[in-house]
Amino acid sequence: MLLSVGELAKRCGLTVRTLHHYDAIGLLVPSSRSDAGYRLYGRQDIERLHRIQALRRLGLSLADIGTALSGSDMPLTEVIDRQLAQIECELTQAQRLKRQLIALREQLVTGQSPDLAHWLDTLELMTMYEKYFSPEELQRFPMLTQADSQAEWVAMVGMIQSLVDRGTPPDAHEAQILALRWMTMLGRDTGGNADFLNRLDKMYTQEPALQALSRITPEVHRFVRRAVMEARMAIYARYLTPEELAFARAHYLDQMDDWPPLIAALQREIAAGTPADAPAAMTLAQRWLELFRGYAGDDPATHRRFRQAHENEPELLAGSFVTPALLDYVRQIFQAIAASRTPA
Amino acid sequence: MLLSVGELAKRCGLTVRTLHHYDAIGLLVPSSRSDAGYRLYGRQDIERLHRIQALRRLGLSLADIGTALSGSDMPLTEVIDRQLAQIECELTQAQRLKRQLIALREQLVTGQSPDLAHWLDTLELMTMYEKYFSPEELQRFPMLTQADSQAEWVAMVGMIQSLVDRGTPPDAHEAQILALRWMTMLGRDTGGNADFLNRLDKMYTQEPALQALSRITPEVHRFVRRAVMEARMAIYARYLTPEELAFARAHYLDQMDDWPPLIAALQREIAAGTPADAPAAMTLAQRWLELFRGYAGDDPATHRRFRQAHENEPELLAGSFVTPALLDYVRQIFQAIAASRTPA
DNA sequence: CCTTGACCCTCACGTAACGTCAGCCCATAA
DNA sequence: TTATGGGCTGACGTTACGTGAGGGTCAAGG
Repeated sequence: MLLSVGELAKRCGLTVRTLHHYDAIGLLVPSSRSDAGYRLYGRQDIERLHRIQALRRLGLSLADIGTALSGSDMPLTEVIDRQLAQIECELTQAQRLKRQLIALREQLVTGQSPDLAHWLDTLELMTMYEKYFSPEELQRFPMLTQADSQAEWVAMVGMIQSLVDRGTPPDAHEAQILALRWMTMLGRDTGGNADFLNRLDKMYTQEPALQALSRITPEVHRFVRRAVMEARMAIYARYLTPEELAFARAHYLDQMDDWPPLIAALQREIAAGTPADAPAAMTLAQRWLELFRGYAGDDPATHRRFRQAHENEPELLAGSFVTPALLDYVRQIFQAIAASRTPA
Repeated sequence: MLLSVGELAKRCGLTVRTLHHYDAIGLLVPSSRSDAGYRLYGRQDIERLHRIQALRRLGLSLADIGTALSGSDMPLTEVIDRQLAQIECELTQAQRLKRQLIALREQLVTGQSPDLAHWLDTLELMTMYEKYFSPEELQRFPMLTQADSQAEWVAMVGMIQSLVDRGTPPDAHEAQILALRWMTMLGRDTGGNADFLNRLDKMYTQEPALQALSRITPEVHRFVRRAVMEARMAIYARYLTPEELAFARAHYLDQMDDWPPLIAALQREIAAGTPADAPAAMTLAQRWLELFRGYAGDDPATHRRFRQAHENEPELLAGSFVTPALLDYVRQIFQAIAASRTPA
């Protein structure tokens, strides 16, 4: 019942070289040799090889198999759990990759971006997005996965750029219209999630290459900001005194970038079910007031006029990520603050 | 805008060594060097690196990335499809592994087989089964995945072995009972699929190690065969003449192993919806008759008595993988044969 | 001017699990 | 006797880097 390497290899579906290797590293040393030096494998050897193969199929390394079979009492559950964790990780990776590959092939097949360069750009974009957003988030992110949304953004950026090129001022009517559409698209494609918006911003500031890829230059970005401001100011103009309007216009941009983080924080509290009289909520409301005063000043009469404007002009919230529900929550907090002050 | 290796590495989340490597293999050669020989990466280099990273995330090898970026018009769809096929393969592999690991951990946790040796045996069994059965088939295979079924088989084999050890004759009543239970369990655990049974047989003959692992020695196997025969003969005895019974007993075992392949073939035809008058079906029926005549002889009167026995004793089909539906199909074929003969 | 610490350079070996020769030995059958 | 089909050892190749060794470079501080 002694087998030569070739015979054993054939019976076990391995190559001779593999058995040589196992011999060399001491994992499976044939128990005897012929006079001519041929390896001869006995029953024990074959049994050991079967176990080796079994453990190999679990993905264990040859070294691990060696220690496992050397009788060392390594806890089996640990080995299994380790392998399981490993495989779990590989599985999610592979699934991510598969989704991505399918999306890319989709792009190729639908005839979008037939040239290598543009295709690579898209790919690059995707990998960047993956650095900042989780797979689940990306799945709800139409900008990348859906070619039409992507095309829409390309067109939008192109239009803004052409406005900039032609020297159109940000307070031109068409600029305001476009900028508001920009913000609305942002709201739509982020699902109204201000946190997404923040991370998008972070990504754009941290990845210079992104600007080249998306054609969203800082210039374009600034233009949109200003045009959005002008659009809102045009509405406020119908409610404020010229002095108030001038003050607002002078300070609106200063803290414009501070709103999204605040809104995101409020969205988190709402999602968490934080009551309006919780300290965390109150702190946020304080911040809200602070930002508001930044361009509205401190006069309660002015504040009333701003409120009036917001009550009559829902368009002021277009693309601001502020929903009526969120406004309501903020109002509740202010009431809670007032209530807590009165008795004191 | 020139970056050193360290800076570029930090910005892209790579190691310096990796960039050195890319330089060495010509994948990303910095466009310039400082006087001291420091690598200096320019805008173009950074762009190229981004693309390299993007393609890497798709799982492409560095060599493939090199050719892809060298402007050679390698069809992109082909690359993607290749990667997709690859990942698909890996995915199924990983899923198989995961299932297996979970099953093994289950075994460990439920306290079954606390010792390494037995655990390895189980593992070995699993890998062997995997060589002969597809993953889907194994999922419907309780013998391995369910510890209770496995224990049942161990007990069963033990009981048969003890009968053999005690020298119990195969026609002993207890032997017949056990053997029939054996066959019934086989039918249950293979889902009544005769093809499974065939492959099990093939596996047991081709894998000597399996006999040691399962304790199903050829001796045990032969004993079960004979005991099953004796059980059936005991029933036939009530219907046949002593001469007929003696003839049947003398020849029954000869072709006992030829029935499962035939039954499997019939099951396939039934599943395929082959009509009873198809040539393929007729050939199988001829084979059926041939096997039947092997132990029943050629006398129509004897055949009638066999039929009588089968009509009155459904137990004759216990563990035979022959269902009433299959019998009905065979009967239809015989009618078709008779019909095709009469007009001729 | 010298040192210190952070970078940078090249060279070269190591990794895991074998594949693939090369050069030579052994066995068996025509 | 020789052709053919194993088998033996030794050694290099594969992938995508990690990890030093041994030695320059640069900016800042003493």
